[in-house]
Amino acid sequence: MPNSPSPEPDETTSNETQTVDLQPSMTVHPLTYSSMPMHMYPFPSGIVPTPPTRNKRRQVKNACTNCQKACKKCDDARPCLRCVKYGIAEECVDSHRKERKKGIKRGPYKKRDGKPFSLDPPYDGSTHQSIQMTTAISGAPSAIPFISPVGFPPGFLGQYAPAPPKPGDPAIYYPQFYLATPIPAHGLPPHQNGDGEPTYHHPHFYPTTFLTPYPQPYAPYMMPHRPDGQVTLPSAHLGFPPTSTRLPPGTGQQDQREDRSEEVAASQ
DNA sequence: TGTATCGGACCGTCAATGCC
DNA sequence: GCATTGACGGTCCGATACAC
Ligand SMILES: [Zn+2]
Ligand SMILES: [Zn+2]
Repeated sequence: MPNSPSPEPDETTSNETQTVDLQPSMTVHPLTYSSMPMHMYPFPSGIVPTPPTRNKRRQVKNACTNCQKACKKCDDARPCLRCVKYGIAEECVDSHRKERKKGIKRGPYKKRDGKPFSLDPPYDGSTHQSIQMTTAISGAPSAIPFISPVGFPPGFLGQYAPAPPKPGDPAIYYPQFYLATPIPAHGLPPHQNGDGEPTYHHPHFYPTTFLTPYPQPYAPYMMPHRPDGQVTLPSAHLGFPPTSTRLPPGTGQQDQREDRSEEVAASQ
């Protein structure tokens, strides 16, 4: 199975170099990179009858070892949501990434400019999405509302985030996420050890943070927020149900199910 | 019924390749 | 130098096995 956690302590991961240091000062999570959808295919179900377009699944850059082993969804924060949930936050560390092989010869590339498009170009999210977005916005009442009236971002369906904005389409422009005031959940202040690093002795306390990715009409949605300022990225659940009564961690929820429920809750 | 495991589809990155 | 291709290494969905 390819998912076995890489045991070799390869520190020289070239690409992300996500060293295990916990980014002590994190005010705004680099959502732009790992949390913002790179290419999301809006899925206006019902209005686009033909190609079963689907939103792309967003992945974290580097799952923690626990999630990796379990083949489960991780998030960019450390400890990740799943580890917190299971009360193993202290074991939540980034897995090591192998360095990409170099010097691999490739065959000749197929013609680049010969014919850019056939009549029916292969589906390409970046080209199609504008169309679908437009359709979703302007036209289709039956579609999954791209602009959700209930306070969640449109297309906010689990990890399938809405498509990236098209220039000139301000209504669906997703700017940089920015943090709003952290909510002192349960009035518990973040624990900090000597290094200023947060410790999580009680997995069930992490405050949430409202993010307001939508400067305008959209209501903010919630993101789990860690005492150290890290946030659980909207990745999977681009937020939580605003009134999410999170079940106490360690109760051993089936994370899959729970994740789903969050998403479901979020999507309605 | 709840939880763990894991096969494999899907995704994101980035070196190789091609064009200017 | 920049754009594009496409393979690699990764994430995590969802089916299924297992435990209680
Ligand atoms: Zn994780
Ligand atoms: Zn973790």
